[in-house]
Amino acid sequence: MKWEQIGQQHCSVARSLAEIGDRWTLLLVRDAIMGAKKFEEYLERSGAARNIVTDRLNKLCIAGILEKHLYQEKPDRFEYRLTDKGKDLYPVLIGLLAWGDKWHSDGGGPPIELTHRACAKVTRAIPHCSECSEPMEFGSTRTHLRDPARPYWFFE
Amino acid sequence: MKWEQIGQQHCSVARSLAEIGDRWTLLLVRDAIMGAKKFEEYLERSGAARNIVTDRLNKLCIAGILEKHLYQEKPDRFEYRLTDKGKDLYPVLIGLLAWGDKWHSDGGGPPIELTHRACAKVTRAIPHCSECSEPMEFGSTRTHLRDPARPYWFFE
DNA sequence: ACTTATAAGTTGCAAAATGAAACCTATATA
DNA sequence: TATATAGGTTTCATTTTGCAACTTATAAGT
Repeated sequence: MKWEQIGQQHCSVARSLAEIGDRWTLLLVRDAIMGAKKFEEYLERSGAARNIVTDRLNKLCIAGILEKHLYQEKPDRFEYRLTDKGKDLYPVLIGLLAWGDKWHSDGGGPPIELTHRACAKVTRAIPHCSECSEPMEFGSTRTHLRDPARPYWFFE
Repeated sequence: MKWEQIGQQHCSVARSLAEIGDRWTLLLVRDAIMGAKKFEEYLERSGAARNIVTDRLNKLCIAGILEKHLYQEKPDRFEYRLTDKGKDLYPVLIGLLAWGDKWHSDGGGPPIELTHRACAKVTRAIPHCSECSEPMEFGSTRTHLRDPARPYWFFE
C-alpha cells in the first residue's frame, strides 16, 4: 500500500496520520502551537529545507489545520495561523512532549516547561476519561471494533 | 537539516519525532497497541511493504519501544512486544484517535471505540493537568523555555 | 518422496521524496 | 544604484519507497 492510501484505512489513527504523519509535518504543527506565524519562522524553527516548508505549509492549509492570513500588502505577506482543527492537535503535541521529557531527558531537565494558567504550576499532560474523568493508561481501556466485519486495517 | 539530525534539537517533541515521527512508524505502534504481535500481523494491518516493516520493527526495537521475544524455536519465531517505553505512547495514540474521530468521521461513527474498564463507558481521551487534574486545552498553558539562550529550535 | 503452506525475512530495481544551493520577484531602505 | 527582507520556485544529486521475486527453515498433506 502506498502512503497516500493509508487514509483509506477504516481507522481514525490512520486517517490522522495521512494528514500529519509524515516527516516534518508534525514538527511544523509544533512550531505553530509554539507561536510561529511567518514562513521564515517555520523555516528557522523546523530546520526543514525551504521547498519542504513551502510544500508542508500548503498541505496543512489544504487540510484545514493552518490558514493563510494576509497581514500586509505590497508586498503581500502571509501568516500561517492554526485553525480550530489545528488547535485540536494540542493534546497530541503535549503528549509527544511529555513522552520525550520522560524518555529523552538529557539530565538537565526538559527544554520546554508548560505552566497551567489555572493552577500556576509546571505541568504535564495526563489523559483522562471523558466520561468519569479518571486517568487512562495503557490497559485501562478495552478496544471494540464497531463493525467486526471491518477491522481497523480494512481498506475502504 | 537532515531528518536524522532533528533529534538534536533542544526539544522533546523533536526528539520524540526523531524516533517515531516518520511514515509508517506510528502506524506500527498503533498496531502494537491494538494487539499485533507477529511480523505478518504488522504486515497485514499496517499495509506497509515487507522490507519497510522489517526496517521499522528493527528500529523500534533499537529505540526500546518494542522488544523481540522468541516464542518458538525450530523455526525461530518472534513476537514484537511493547516495552514500558512503548506502552507510554498510549496517550499519543489515543490523542490521534480522538482527533481523527472528531475531524475525519465518515458519518457512521468511529471505527474503533474505547471502553474505559473503570466506568464501563465508551470514552475518549482528554488531557488533564498532572498537578490540579483540571482539563487542559490549547491556550490553557503558558510555554516557558527553561533556558532562553537555548530556544527549542536550538541545534545541539 | 514430493508438493504446498507458513513465517520471516533479503535482494534488486524503478519511482518518488528529500536536501542543498541557486535563482526569482516584489518592495523598502541607504 | 546597491543591499536587505520575505517568500517563494527550480534544479539536481542523494535517499527512501514500493513492489515483486527470491531465500531459509520447518511442518503438513498425499
